[in-house]
Amino acid sequence: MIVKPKQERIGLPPLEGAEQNNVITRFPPEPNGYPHIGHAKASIIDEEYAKMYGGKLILRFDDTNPEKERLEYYAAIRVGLDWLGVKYDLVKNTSDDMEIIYKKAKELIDAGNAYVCTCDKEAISKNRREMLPCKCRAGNLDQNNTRWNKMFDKFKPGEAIVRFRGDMSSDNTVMRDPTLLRIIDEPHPIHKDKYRVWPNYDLAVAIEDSIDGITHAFRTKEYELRTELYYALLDKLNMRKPKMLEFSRLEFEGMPVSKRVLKPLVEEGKVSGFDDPRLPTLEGLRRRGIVPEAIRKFVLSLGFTKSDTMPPFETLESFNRKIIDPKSVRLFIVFDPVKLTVTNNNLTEIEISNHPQNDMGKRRIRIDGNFYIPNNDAKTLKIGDEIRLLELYNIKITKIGSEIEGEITGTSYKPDIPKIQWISRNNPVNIEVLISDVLFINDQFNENSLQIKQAITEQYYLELNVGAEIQFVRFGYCRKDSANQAIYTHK
RNA sequence: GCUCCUGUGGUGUAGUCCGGCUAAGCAUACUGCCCUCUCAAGGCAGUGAUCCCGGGUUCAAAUCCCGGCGGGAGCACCA
Repeated sequence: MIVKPKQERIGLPPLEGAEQNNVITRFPPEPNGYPHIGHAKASIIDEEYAKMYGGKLILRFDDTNPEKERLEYYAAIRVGLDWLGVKYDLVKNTSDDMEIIYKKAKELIDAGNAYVCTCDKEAISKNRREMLPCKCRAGNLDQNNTRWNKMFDKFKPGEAIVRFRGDMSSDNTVMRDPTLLRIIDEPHPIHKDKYRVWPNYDLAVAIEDSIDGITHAFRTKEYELRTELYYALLDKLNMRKPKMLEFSRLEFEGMPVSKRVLKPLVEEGKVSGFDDPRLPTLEGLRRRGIVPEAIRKFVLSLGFTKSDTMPPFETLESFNRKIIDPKSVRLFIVFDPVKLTVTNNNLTEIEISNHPQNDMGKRRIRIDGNFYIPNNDAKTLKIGDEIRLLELYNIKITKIGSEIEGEITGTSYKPDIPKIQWISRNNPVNIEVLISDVLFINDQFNENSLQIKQAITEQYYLELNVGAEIQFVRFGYCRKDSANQAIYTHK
């Protein structure tokens, strides 16, 4: 008798039909925009599965629509993957296989599995709705071949398309003689004017996946209905069929990923660019201080499911916090500074550790008894209160007003009194802190999605590299974005 | 409208294929305690799910069957 191994699974579920050392996956982005969290999920899943079975990952640019694609995006996607740490074994472009695709298209036409349709868009769409064939569908092979050839020169864009001979009465509307190839005269970012008949997604993916040796192909759920077409095409072409699986797309509440939404925001200046820290683009997340390891852990924690969910950004933050905490320098920051004078100060310098547990060096701060403390803390103080200036000494408040005075009562740590961070008044560094909030609330642009707060911090800030993660004590984690700007990562 | 997919605590998931070992594990969020010169991290504990609903099969159902209901997606010469 076989005992069922029923136990907690770690990582992604096993792949159906996967053999060790014989798995090939692919990540097929269209180079039509900057990579975002959705690309991260897809590429990480693709890579993890390849890794899990000792297989390979192919990065394939699905560049079959010259109207939308641009050279800079090919590069941006590779930069994004590099940053994420997704390693691929091969890079290729679908557009490099145009001759193969033409050959396959011709094969479909010759076998009567595809035909050239010259009906106008409205008629086609009407026929689809009404499940009716058009007269082009009945055309003989000669007609189709003549028209096919004319697509390369005589026809204008929109005048003729190649359609799959599917099933006009299928419940699955995708199967009602879908478009396979169309004419686009826009120059291609790589091939310029070399081609003008371009395959659409369904044809390109099916052929490419098959010839690339892909064993397991993954895509997001909204393509689900196209899987029937995918297999039908490969069937008619007598080509090897990869296993196609779908997963739910990843998006955060209030942080849309679609170019349709994001592009206008950039153009109208509502966000600073595609690297705005409020955006779920990889560049945005990076600037915000989210690290790649956190994204990977987060993506894997979501599992491989088809349920429609909006995972909370907080979960990503939690993974991130655990990763950056051990490497974040601790610094003091003061918002809304109030002057505090310690009348009997006797120190000229203090040395403070940059991290409570790990050895990240120490910094020296000059002291002269004149400080700034946060107004938030200052306004709670009363004469006679005892507080501790963190890492320094304890003081008793002797005067309250627009400025505060106090005197030292001791230097030993007292657990029960309030502890407040401070900045020495002799050399403060002015910075602004960018704090992101969700971009959209109930589909409305959140005009307050970016808060810019003025603050002062320590001289040591200037010594840190751009990109450094800092934990401003009692405030939160921030990433140094420039000499005078930090971006709030999370609490 | 039609078709497909989906439905486990506030949230994200594991378990569902092959019914019992789990009246449901983990993470996140929240609460409390410990630790700590931070409101962080770490340690411990706790709150929180009749596994969408209703039937059925069975000694036994989150898991199988039937019927509802909720949510999402597709219906492009975009991917």
